[in-house]
Amino acid sequence: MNIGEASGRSGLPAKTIRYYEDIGLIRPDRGDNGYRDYGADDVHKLRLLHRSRSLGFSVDECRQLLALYEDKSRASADVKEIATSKLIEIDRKIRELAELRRTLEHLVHACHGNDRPDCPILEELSEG
Amino acid sequence: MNIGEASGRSGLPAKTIRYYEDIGLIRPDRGDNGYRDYGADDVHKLRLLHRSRSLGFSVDECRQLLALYEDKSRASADVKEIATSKLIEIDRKIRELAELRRTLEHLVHACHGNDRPDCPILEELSEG
DNA sequence: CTTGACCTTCCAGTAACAGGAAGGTTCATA
DNA sequence: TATGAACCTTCCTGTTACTGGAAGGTCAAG
Repeated sequence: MNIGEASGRSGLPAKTIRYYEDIGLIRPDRGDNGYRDYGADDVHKLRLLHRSRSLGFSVDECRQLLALYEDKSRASADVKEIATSKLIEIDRKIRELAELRRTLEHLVHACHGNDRPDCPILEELSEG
Repeated sequence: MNIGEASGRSGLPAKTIRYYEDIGLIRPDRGDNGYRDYGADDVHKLRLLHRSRSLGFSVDECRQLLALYEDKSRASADVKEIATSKLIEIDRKIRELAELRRTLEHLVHACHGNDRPDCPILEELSEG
């Protein structure tokens, strides 16, 4: 498929997809006309990139995640180590998002429009 | 407190804190010596920034989150609207992280070192 | 055979920092 | 009191991860 369709399926702008190729994250085939040609597997990688980038992983971390996905043999110890550290970081992010959610929910529901300085969420934030 | 302590308490590098001041996210006092002087409230804002940035929110989105935190009156409809849309996005991020986690866990545990092409996670990824 | 929607490369600009120089401040210690 | 380490300041440049736009080739439809 062409880059436009790969873009539509992965959610990434075509510009970004070309950039990811520039920095060596993906290597699509080329047709006789010079057009990039993406397969289903490429789209999966692009989706993984899209998702993990939007969740606060750096491009370099995404490169590691991609390596995990690509490494069919998953045997070496360092691969496992990377995966494990990523799992820990994901768990941390989930916890932080949950906390952020709780904070925001308080801001919306618990303090409904009045100015009382004893608003529970503000006190909670003041502890940290 | 000085920027060094604010950095230590918030987790943000001093460089980044100064940058956030440049773009108008925080406005610390200044001492007679010209040093920035941060209060407890500033540290809370910095922490909010640190956290939400690392979770994939843009600086502009962080500015909105900060506005929610700063708006003591939380009365206007648009403030509620912003908060609600942020809540939805947070929920989406949590779901995506959970899915990423599941994927990674499969890669680590379910496909332990062999090359069989029927690895469950690869098939799962191929559906999308 | 042209028009519009694709695609290509290349170059410049932006966002969100990070590094480092050059210099002022503070504080413990000799 | 001085000297050195560890702070702080501004300013300027560099990096990362894109984003926009120009100039031009390709393709499918009318």
